[in-house]
Amino acid sequence: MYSLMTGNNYYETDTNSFDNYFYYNEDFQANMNNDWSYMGDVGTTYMPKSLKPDNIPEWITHVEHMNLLNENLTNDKPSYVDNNGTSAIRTWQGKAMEDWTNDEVLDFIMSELLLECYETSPERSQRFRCISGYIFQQLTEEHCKELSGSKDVGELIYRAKSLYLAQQVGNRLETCANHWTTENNCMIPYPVKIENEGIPGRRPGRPRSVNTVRRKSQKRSEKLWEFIINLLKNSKTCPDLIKWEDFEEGTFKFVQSEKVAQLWGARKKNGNMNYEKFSRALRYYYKSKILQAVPGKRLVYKFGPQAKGWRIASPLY
DNA sequence: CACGCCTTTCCTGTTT
DNA sequence: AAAACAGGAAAGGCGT
Repeated sequence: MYSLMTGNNYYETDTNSFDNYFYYNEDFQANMNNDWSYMGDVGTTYMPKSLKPDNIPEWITHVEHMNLLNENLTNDKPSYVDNNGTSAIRTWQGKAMEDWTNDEVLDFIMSELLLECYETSPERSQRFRCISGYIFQQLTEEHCKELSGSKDVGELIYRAKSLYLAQQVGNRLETCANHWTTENNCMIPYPVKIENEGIPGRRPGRPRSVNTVRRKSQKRSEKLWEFIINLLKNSKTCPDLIKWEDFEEGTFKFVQSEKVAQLWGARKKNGNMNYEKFSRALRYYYKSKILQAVPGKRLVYKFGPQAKGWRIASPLY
């Protein structure tokens, strides 16, 4: 059981494919009373219904393995879009952390990273994608470091979440103990997507093959246009610093152009960035069709056909 | 070290 | 007049 949870069995098989992994998982499900549930699309994974605090390290390892497998599929998937294509941005505010959805956890983390001028690209928080608020609030500092892949970022996230939890005065709901003893443990607040046909637990579509000898450091740094998309998805910056002019068209406008440029400069550890230079970089995107000019409108740009990942279900206004 | 991709920096000129 | 927009030229940084 342990090896299954950690994904070791997957690596013990000779054919490294999703098929193998999921077949193992089906066996596992059969044997363990459907303890694992299929959770949805790319970027999500199996979630044990009866996850206990002691199992969190194993769960994280499991998540890490799953994300490793999913890694090459998630690049152009908007980080905030959940299984139903619904954006969860900002909805976590004022809400008990344990009720946060995975997307709300992500938005919280992104917001905190942005404040500290860390990269907010999806890669940065990749391994948090499978963490619901219920799990998130239980993570230790070590968990956070491990998931973020960084001591500093892990500490930052842990500090931020501790602060938030501390501010949740008086609304400590049931204790964990109550949860664990509840019949049919299923209280992890995650939008479980039940597959009503096909093999239970089987991921839809063609299984993705995995090449095990690759991806050492595919930590591609955040491109300028990706940075802009992330600003538009972040309630800390949209619509205060940047906003959609017309989401359907893909046009957006810099509300505080100099601040956005400085934010970009901070990201690149360059205190000399300003909108003049920032905009020059944007104009270079015209050639590659990542951006298009919007004549007559100042500070307004339009995403071109080569810009991926900006179209989300519920844009901020 | 080379090379290519993305900017960053600087600049001249034009438009709003 | 001030702020944006347009691009050319060249250098910087970084990953491969």
